[in-house]
Amino acid sequence: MSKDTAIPQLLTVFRQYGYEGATLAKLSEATGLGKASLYHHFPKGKEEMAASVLDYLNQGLQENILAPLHSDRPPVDRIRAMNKNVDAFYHQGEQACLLALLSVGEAHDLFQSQIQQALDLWIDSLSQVAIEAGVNPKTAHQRAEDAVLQIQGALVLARGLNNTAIFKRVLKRLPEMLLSA
Amino acid sequence: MSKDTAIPQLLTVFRQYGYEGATLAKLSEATGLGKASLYHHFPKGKEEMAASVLDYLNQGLQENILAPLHSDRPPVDRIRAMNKNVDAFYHQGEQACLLALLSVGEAHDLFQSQIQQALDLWIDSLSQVAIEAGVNPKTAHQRAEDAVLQIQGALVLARGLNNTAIFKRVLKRLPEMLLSA
DNA sequence: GTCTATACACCGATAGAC
DNA sequence: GTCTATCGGTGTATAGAC
Repeated sequence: MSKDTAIPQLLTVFRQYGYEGATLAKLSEATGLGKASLYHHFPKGKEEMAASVLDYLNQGLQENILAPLHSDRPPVDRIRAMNKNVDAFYHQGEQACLLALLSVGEAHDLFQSQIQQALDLWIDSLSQVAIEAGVNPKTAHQRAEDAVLQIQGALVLARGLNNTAIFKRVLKRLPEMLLSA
Repeated sequence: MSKDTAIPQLLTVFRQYGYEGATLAKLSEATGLGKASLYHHFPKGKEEMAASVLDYLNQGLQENILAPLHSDRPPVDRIRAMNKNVDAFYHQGEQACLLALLSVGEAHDLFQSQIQQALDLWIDSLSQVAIEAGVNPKTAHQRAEDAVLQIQGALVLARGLNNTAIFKRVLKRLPEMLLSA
């Protein structure tokens, strides 16, 4: 069990329990590493684990979400490609967004800049696609904010209503919502 | 300091720190009551405090959000009346939604039915207004889900981006979004 | 009904053997 | 690099005086 293989498993714990709820016992069990071993890989402890998970997440955002948006295919295809990966990443709406969870409580102060940066990147990339599809820049930016907003809202409602249908509906209408004239 | 006056202050702690992050020390400080006094009012401890806060919240939902929706004024005025109270309740987007926070981790298992019930009530009331405005029932229900979804998403983004402008924009367009032909 | 004092488990974190 | 054992601190929860 190396550091790189541990991080995805740390992620699953953080996004199920949040920052305060993700205890070292849970993190240890999920990774199969003892607490002391976790401290070998992450000397600053839980805070460093969460920061590393956020870095890993940011990398996944770049590769699976943003890269498809910057391809040379038609705008609608790029949004669809993103959708496919978003759907997979959030497990069809069953899994929460770590960026939202780490905006709460003590974690908010620790990770706000990382979170803001990730959200801004996502919004800017979406906005760029809409602009290339002929939407005027100001409208494009608002639509891009709206797209991320609706994904986040859908994840909240999916958990609160115990029903992922809303998440699927949101993804389905994203291309039209972002690109329509 | 009675039980009823303590609950609003417990609410502020829970919705700032979440369930696991809301420690008895914080709850004690916020209410001005010692831990033992909190246990006098809430014998089952933190879980009962959160449940009572949820009940209080549900009552506020009924009085400040749902009641205006069921008035005999024109539909657009009812939505506007709701907006005004939603804006105040979430402090113009600065404060998180407890229903969303308690959908995470251990709290999810404890409070899911209360949360689902509150969200369903809100959605149904919004849907009813749209139906009375002439929107067909199926569309009305989807728009009502969308309205709550966008409020929740806006709250997530407001914290993540440290910017409440999005929340204000969402509220502003709600009447049109819900009621347009 | 509120307090001080305390019980006991678990928290994050570390020491040190291997 | 992983483990067992343990530290000090804090978590939830209680006892009992006032």
